[in-house]
Amino acid sequence: MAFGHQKVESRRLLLREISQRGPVPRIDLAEHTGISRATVTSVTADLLRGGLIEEVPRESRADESARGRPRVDLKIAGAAHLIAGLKVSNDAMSLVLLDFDGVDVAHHECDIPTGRLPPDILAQHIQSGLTDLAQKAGRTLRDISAVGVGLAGVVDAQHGLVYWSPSLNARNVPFGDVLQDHLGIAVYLDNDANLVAMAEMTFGLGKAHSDFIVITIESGVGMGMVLGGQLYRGTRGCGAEFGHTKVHLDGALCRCGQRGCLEAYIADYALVREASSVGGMSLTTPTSQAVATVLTAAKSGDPTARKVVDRASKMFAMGLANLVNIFDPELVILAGEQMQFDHLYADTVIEEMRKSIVEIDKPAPDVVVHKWDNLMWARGAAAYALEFVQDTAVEALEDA
Amino acid sequence: MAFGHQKVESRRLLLREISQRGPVPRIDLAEHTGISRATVTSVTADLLRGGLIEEVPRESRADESARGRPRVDLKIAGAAHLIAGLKVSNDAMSLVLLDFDGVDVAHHECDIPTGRLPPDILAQHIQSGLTDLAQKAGRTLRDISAVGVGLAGVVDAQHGLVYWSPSLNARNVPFGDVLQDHLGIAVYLDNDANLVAMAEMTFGLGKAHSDFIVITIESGVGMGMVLGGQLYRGTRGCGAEFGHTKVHLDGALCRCGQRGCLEAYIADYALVREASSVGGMSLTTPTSQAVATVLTAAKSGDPTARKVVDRASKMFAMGLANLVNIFDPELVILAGEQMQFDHLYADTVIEEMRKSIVEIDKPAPDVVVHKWDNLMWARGAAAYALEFVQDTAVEALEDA
DNA sequence: CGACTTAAATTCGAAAAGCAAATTAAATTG
DNA sequence: CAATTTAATTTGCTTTTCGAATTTAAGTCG
Repeated sequence: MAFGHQKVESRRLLLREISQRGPVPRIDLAEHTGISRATVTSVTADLLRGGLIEEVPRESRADESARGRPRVDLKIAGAAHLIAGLKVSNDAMSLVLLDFDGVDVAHHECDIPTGRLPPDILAQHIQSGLTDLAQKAGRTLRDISAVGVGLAGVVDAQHGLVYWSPSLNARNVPFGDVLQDHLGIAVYLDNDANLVAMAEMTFGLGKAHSDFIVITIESGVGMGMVLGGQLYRGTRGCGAEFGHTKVHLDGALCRCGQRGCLEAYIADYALVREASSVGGMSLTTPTSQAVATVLTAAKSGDPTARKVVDRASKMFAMGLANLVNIFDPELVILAGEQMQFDHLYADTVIEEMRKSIVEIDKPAPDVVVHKWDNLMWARGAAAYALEFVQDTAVEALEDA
Repeated sequence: MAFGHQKVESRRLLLREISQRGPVPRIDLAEHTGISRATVTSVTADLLRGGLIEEVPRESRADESARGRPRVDLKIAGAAHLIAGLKVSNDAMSLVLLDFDGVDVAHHECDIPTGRLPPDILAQHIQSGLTDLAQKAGRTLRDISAVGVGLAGVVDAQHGLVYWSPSLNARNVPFGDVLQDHLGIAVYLDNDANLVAMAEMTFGLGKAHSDFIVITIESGVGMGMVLGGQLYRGTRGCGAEFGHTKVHLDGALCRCGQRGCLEAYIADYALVREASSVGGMSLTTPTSQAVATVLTAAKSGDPTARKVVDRASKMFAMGLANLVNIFDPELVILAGEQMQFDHLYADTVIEEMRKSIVEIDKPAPDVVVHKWDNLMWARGAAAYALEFVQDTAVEALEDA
């Protein structure tokens, strides 16, 4: 597109390549990018000079001839920058600090007041969380180059605008700007559902794939899409509302106010509601405990609980099949932290789903379950910010 | 990406720009692409010399000062190439011949034997159709630079491989190669559902949008997606099976053998089946007539017919809402040739759909109905081939 | 152990591509 | 018809990249 910045462009390209392929020798960079060896040498020299990458000795491999001048691996210089990622949930915040190479440096969790908060109050909590996080790594807030923030709700990532979030007491808040002014650090805001996809793409199972879908189930149902190697966000910043996909005409009531949403069948509150109201089970108040009760009962053969859980499984399989029919991805990742929903991740669901997709003489997409800890959300947020820091760093490189 | 071809790259970029923006003066090209005026002059000189574009006098406009040296518009030179597009249906073939500027030069329709044909027989029919088409324009088959072919079924466009098609009596046919060998012309194969999206993107309502969805209803339900300005095809060449999206658990039987597919509620055969079996209407044999009967009855208030049609509408609205919830597109185009399905394109359906999407403080996507003639499929096929011809032509340009 | 082989990385001169500034071209205006 | 305005082109220069030759850092062999 814009010419006149060619050098920046090739620097960016090579930095990306190094970042994605981990330690890689120059000759492979030339091979993969189509840039000549001479140019690779000169551009990587710039990146080395700027401290963005570093040389590491390459351990010998069986499949490589040991003769000739040995290859020298290049990798991202971890020490170049610090990037924080954080996810705000209902009553807590989890934070992670990564180095420029994506390696965990520190992590931190802290409680925040439950419910909707005024934007500047939330910003203050985030600031204190980040300060603590930095301290754990023996650094200060000022050492952090950028912060990625994941928020539930409807978020326009491009403009840092929060249309609506369960964490904020106002609508249409330019929370990205608010936070940036507050912290004095570059802030990149995103919907938390996208973070999962981001984390899988950068660190997880999606690394090797260019088209995949990530589904998460916790109290709601989240989804992220990577299409053509890029996170797809939709045009209004509210794409991928998989949980509010309709699976039944005039069906069960969803907390979003509509009927027949997938979430209204498979989310925790839905299971509990159904088991108690229709099935007549008497359940304790906190939803998380009640869910456990229902699931345990189902496993031990209680017919009422079984019915509820079975239907949830079938609905989930149907929703999944619809996604696969529409996208035809290479891979579907079911990602979750608590395995209280493992019944939805079971082989029977996957089997059911496979039966509902259009058959052709090519294998159906892989469906894999990826259990992870709750820091993965924060890592996704950091990965999102990391991309921007990479670009900024490349642009800031001075010429020799 | 690949350097060492920079000149080709800027030629390609400018040719694309001219092709998309219609007649456009050099100064605007410089403005829009970020390429300097000097370079635009030199690159367009190459394109002119190669006969790919031409200068046309610019008519004066009210909003432009008439002073100074007048702008000279550049446009694609129509005469540079001929591109054919064709769509194979059950018992017929429609063909269109476009010039390099996308303008219709000739069109043609012909019958082919009904049902599944051996690949080489179908290739022969295509050859004869193309020969007739060329003749209508006073040209010969050899004058055609490339042919785009749309086939129903599951098609891997990239490899020209047909996994399965109702038009072929074999599976996994490399029909692209078969046809190319037969004709001696470059052949680009694609699924017919994608052609609709291609046509809308190149000639139709999608011109101004980068993310939209096109839905077609005839005997089946088709869908094409344009995401980020590009046709999205999925990874196995069978994405966008919107018609086999499930809208009801264990629902109506679809001709694909599964249950609860959207198609099983809204396609022509589904309406007729339901009206006759459940509703007790007695209907004549050809589906197309029977559909008309049902729809007419519904309009004149027949309660049975009404029920059938109403449910179809609701199911369609639900399927549409699911798409919007997942993709969050700018625009949804309902494209159709026969308006026998206009009840599904009615305002009530659109209204119903709007109620089922997640609400945020931004307007819902536009939903528009685009009626078109059956040549539009063939035009989409030609548009697909046209892109390749453009690229090939640019690469073939010799240096001064 | 030193000459030879192999393969990666670097250097160097040349070529390509693009740009800014200056110039030319083609129109209107007064 | 001279002045003005704006588009397009030309010119000379800079930046960027590449190919080929060279250097470097190993292993191998006699």
